[in-house]
Amino acid sequence: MKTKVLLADDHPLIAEGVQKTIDQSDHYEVVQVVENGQLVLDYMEDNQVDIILLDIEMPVMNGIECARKVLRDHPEQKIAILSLHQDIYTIKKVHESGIKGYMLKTIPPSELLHALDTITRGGRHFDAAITEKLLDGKKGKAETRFDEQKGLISELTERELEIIKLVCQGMSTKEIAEKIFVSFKTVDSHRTNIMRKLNLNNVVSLVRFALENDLC
Amino acid sequence: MKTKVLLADDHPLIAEGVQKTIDQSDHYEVVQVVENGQLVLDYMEDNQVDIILLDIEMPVMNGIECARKVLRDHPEQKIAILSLHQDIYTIKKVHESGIKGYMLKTIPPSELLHALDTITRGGRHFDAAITEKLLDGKKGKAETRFDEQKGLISELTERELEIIKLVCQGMSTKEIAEKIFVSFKTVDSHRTNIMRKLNLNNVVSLVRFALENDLC
DNA sequence: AGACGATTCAGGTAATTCCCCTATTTCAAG
DNA sequence: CTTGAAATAGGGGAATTACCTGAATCGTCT
Repeated sequence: MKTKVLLADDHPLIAEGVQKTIDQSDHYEVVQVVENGQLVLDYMEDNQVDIILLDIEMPVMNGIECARKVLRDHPEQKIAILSLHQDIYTIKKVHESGIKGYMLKTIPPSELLHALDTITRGGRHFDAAITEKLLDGKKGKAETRFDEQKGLISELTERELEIIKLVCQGMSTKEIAEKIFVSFKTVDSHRTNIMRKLNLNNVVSLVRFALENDLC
Repeated sequence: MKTKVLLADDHPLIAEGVQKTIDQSDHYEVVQVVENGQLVLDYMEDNQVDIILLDIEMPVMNGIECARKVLRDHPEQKIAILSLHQDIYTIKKVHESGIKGYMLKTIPPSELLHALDTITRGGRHFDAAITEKLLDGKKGKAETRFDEQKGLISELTERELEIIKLVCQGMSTKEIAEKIFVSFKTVDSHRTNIMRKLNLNNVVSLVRFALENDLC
């Protein structure tokens, strides 16, 4: 009796590779491959599997939304993400949705199988690259030269980082000024300087930059 | 020919348990057990091993300092930490010292062996509890008004969703208008309608709403 | 003492956002 | 055929953003 895996990925080539890896193992078998999150929900209505392996980017319904819905009906369902995304914002969303694993598609087959072992046993598994990313996102001064964005961030002053946080909360320049007890013009200057340092030209870019680099 | 492991731990009881686990495996053997970091350096002067497994808290010289010194003379040496510490500050220091793995002593034997596999192969392995810790250290989002938000989203038309995507990419109203071949005023109207439907009043809120609800 | 960076503030301007209104066309559903 | 939703487009105006130049203050480092 093998452990049943439901695989959801809209890229046939990748899905096939993953399926082959799993089917060749001793303890796992792919019982179904689907192309989007909605089909996972459909399948789960009439069937049950030991673990669901989800891609994030899929048409109709993405992996994270799908996981949330599955977990609402089956809170104990083991679900893992197998994706290419490795931005912090996505990782956080995955973590918050109660998913027990996050593997990148660059994972070696043997390690994928071991991750499945860990998760079916009730554990969690995160790709080392994810942890690496989280560590780099924090204010480490070591490897800044290799990443251009990291270099830009190091240009920012404490006050500027503070302003960025408040901007990301949706506050206007005036609101920020009142909040930190300085004049409108001071906050305005800070914003201009931030934009120049980060080579950005509107708030949206700033917010996305901040979210992706864990500045808020 | 088994893969050679050097084990450094000043607690004999723990060291013995780890040694037994490793020696019972097919591919690994502990060639030496030492009680502190200085003894690791001494051993490495005259010998070589495939991987060094270090405790952090040790007398004379701790694991992190030891790892730094070993890596100075042998930059390619595989080193992993096996510790009870899981505070973020320690984790960061370990990461910055170039160590390729961090496992907690609560790790199941099979997983420890697999971590050794990963690291000897040139990869990295971090305990899931470490990643969890890093994620929890960040501001957790409360997913409260989730269904309420879903209701608001269902009010949006296809065109409006399209506009949101483009806004989230940092495009201005004018740029969006040119991109989808409609007038500035049309896009402006859409934006106003979006804001009204979602009870928002600036782009930042819109972008955050969109990111949190997978609208882009 | 001087240099420098960080923070503060101001005047001014162009561009953009936000939001109120009206109005037309199209298209699908009742 | 009528109704209504959706997409289109415009006028107008208040608010905000983006960015420029210039300048005063304060602490730190040399």
